[in-house]
Amino acid sequence: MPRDETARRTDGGAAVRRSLQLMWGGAPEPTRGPKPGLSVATIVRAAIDLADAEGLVALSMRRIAGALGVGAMSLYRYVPGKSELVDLMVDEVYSEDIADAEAAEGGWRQRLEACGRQEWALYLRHPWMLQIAQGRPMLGPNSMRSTDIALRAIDGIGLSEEEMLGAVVVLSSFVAGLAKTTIEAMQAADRTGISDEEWWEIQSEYVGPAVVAGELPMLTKVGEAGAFNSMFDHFEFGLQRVLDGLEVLIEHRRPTEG
Amino acid sequence: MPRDETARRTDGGAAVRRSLQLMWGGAPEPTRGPKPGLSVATIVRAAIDLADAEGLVALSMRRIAGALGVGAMSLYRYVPGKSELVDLMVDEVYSEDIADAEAAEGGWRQRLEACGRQEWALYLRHPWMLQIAQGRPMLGPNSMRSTDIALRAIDGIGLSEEEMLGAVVVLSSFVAGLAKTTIEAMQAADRTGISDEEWWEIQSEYVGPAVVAGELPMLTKVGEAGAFNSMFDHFEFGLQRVLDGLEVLIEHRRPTEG
DNA sequence: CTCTACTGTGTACAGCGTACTGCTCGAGTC
DNA sequence: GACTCGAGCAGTACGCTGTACACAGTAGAG
Repeated sequence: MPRDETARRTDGGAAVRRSLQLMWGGAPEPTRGPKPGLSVATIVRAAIDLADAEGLVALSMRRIAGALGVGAMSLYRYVPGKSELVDLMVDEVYSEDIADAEAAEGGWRQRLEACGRQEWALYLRHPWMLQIAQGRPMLGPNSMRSTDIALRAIDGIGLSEEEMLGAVVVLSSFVAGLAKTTIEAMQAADRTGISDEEWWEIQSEYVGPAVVAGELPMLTKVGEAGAFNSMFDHFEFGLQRVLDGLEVLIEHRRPTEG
Repeated sequence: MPRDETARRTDGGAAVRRSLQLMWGGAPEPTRGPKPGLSVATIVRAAIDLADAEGLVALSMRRIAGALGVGAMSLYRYVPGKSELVDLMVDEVYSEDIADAEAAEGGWRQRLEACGRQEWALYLRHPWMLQIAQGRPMLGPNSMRSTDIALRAIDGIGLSEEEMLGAVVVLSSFVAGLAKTTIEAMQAADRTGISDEEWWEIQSEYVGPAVVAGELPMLTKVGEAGAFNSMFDHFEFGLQRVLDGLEVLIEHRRPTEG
């Protein structure tokens, strides 16, 4: 991707426009020439399947084209480049849960909690989502709808627009942040072929001296209590803490403003 | 990196051992042969500087070697591979704030808040930290010390070991998650050469119809209130909400156990 | 001195994204 | 029906990547 950056810097937003056009479906379809054998949707689907199955590192234009039985360059008839394709993949993935999210019921906490859980499940289904260095927040229809639904959950309970947005941001930041480390830890075993037991054994070989020297008192204490290997669910714990934190604000607002 | 995955899968943890050895300083220094002109620390420093200045995409072994005035392959005399070098970079970065973190004073909330702020500043200083797909949680001395300090902030206030770990995890997950999107948004303007105003103008060109159709009621409402362009600090807001959430738990524990 | 462990480098390979070129197909126009 | 020309598709090539491998030069150990 040598020319990627310079190209992007000089094209004055043309690539951005093309991306948005593809996501929002504003592309005029041609009348002349042979019928296209592929479609943007087919390519995006194949790319998602490949990324799900083999990870982001395996996602190359040649591999995608191979899975579709065409040459690598054929993809460029449908998509401007790989980075735009990734934008499309991301927005497509967000569409998966929209129906469920729309159907959520209950109070603000219950509905926001459902949003958090859905986002969490989404990341577990598509781990590559967290590895992509998006570089820019390309807002497609599905990701925007998803955000809209989350905002709807906490509308009308006394929060300002800024606070509502902040609430959604803090929740999804937590979910994304935890998902990233969790998924990386899960994938570690597969990639290295080292089990968790072997892993900690090797680690302790080197960490040991520092522990003995008393330089890591809390990690030692927490480790000896078995907190690293327990079934404690960090997602559930954190989710409730974040919601508790929002509840404090909401309860504080209610009597004065709402 | 064609052989990266397979190599990792077959070496049975040798690469992991080498990484740990480098981080924890357990490598025996050789006596024979010419004195090494470089050192691991020099290489790591150069790599961090390069990544800070030009981003992760520019971080190639050839570029690092060039900055040090040596051939690309010379680096492999000090470091097993690029991924191990990145591990070292990460741990080195964690060392920057340890002195300050050790010095923090006050109650649990004040000290934990300081940890969150430091991590936030760290990500802003080294944006590439969030783009690396670590693949496995390589625990170096500095990252472990950093975690230890954070745990110390909430020790002895009635939380179980698991809850203490959970508290640190939820805070740093939030910080990392928000930092990732924030940094990406900041870098977007540089990379694309499109200002925020132009950006929203282009976006609204396509999003507009959906807004008019009433499909995004909340985003419309929030946008019209100016919440997207305001000076509202999502980090400060979220930080307080997370700490509030933890406080709820701690206050609830105190009378019964602490 | 020789031996040998060690540093540093050049070359080579497989793979990447994609610019460019050319071939072939087929609907629109006459 | 013939011609035109936009459009789909593929091949080649370029510059980039990480790094395996072979080899040259150096300096402490014996």
